[in-house]
Amino acid sequence: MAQSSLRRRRRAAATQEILDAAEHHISEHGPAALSLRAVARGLGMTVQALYHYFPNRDALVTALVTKAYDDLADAVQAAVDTAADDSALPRLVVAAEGYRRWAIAHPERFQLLYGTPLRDYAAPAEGPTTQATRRMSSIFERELFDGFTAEQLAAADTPVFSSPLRAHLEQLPHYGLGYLPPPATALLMSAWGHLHGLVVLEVFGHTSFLGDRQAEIFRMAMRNLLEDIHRRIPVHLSPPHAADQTEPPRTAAPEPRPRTGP
Amino acid sequence: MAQSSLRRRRRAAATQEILDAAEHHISEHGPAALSLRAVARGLGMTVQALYHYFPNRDALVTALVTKAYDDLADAVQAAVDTAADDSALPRLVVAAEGYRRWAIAHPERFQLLYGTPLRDYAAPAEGPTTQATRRMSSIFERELFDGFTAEQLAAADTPVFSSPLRAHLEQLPHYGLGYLPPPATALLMSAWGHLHGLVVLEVFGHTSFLGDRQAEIFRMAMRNLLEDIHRRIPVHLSPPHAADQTEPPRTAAPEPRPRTGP
DNA sequence: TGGCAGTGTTAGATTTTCTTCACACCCCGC
DNA sequence: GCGGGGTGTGAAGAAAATCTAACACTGCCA
Repeated sequence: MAQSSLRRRRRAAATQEILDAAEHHISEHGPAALSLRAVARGLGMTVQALYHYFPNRDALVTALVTKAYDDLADAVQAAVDTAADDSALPRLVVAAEGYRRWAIAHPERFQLLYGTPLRDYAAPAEGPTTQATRRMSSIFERELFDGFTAEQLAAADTPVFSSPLRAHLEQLPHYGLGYLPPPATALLMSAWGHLHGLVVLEVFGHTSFLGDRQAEIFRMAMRNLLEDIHRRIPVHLSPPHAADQTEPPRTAAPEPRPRTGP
Repeated sequence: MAQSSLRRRRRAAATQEILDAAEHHISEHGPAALSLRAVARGLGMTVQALYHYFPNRDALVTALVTKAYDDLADAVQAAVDTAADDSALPRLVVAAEGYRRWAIAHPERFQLLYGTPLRDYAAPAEGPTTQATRRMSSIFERELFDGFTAEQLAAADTPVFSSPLRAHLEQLPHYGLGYLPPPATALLMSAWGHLHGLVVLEVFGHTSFLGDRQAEIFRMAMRNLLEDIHRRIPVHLSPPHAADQTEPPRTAAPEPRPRTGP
């Protein structure tokens, strides 16, 4: 069964080498320029050899996309992990900056994920790509809402939802901290859009006039985002009297968090 | 000079026809698939004829990009104009929804603007594209900050700026309502990112699991955005005592606004 | 009215891509 | 040690792209 003899290992190594070469090529010429021939050239091989590892171009692209999603999620996770005790910055901001940093460090791969879909390439609908996305989204979900109860989240101050929307959000599958009330789900989506939008604009060069200051603006936006969302979550439930309060309850104790791995 | 004889008119018509065909093709096969041959095929002409109108493919792309930026800005402007008196929805939300609606109505052209930059195509740095962007940005700027004085905006409640950032934002050219204090500029960028991010995620299919409800979530996010930003702007200046106030001062009178055209 | 510029066609040179087929080499397991 | 499958090369088919060159028709303008 596990016939991982030299042959098997060599194959794995070769596959890895091909993926590396493909990533390298993508990093230099963009995702749209990805072609099997180019990858083969970069490896000093002929095109046909690659067909022994990937049945066609789409399969290679799929592998690259999957890996990119995973790497991005890993980067966010790593950011949160390393700065676990640095309480100067809220962990959500740290996670967001991890997202941004990865995107800036790998702009072409980020394009591969969130740019124009590749010509004649349709991502496999329910593949492992969604898995990495869920992983990442549960990180943000946790850092955004940890310390609040479901009741508090359900009472978040948002415009009134239509009942179809409420129903729809209710029945979505939950991947993060168990159940997430509709208002919290909506706020999470809003936050993701905010975060993502700033990164996309920067990586795609639409805010280049801001130069280096983008990092600072991004941090400001994320701090405000966190503050604004927390401000919408009631501190106490029973008494509707909620005085405006700058600092929402932050869980100081590093409580055990749900496992995030696959 | 104005030798707009039949020849001139025919040329203009033909050029327009080419652009239309190109847009049509882009709308069906995406920006990446744009080729002179394809456009020519759509027109029932041969490729070479197009070279009499556009020196090369990039020139055609540039024209399309420019037009798309203009159309987007027009759509936002139109949205604001039509719903000028419908006070049910803040005008900023109306503008944002105009942005979103255009993007959804023309996803491929939106990709052309904000997706992966096209292969081997570099947008002309300081062309008319930036002009349309400025037009649009000044709309959002107005709807976001109209009714506040520069002093109020300068005192907006944001994390402390580093002096380089402050200096940088100070010296940026101002296109909208004259001078915009650094905190307001930063908030505007943040808002643009928020708006854009939600639209990008939706148009590129990353939030398809929300289905039709995205419109409602988007509206909620934009309402909150406006509220949150206004909450950061002090109502009165001299007395630091600022009670929390749900509704910031809104200019009821349709005051004359600065010209937004070229 | 005569020539020139604009507009279109046909031909062709050149490049790049994906993919399949047939053949050669060599490691691995039996 | 022997055979088969994994791994590579070479050749070739089929399609598409950009762009140049040479040539014909036609309306415009002097």
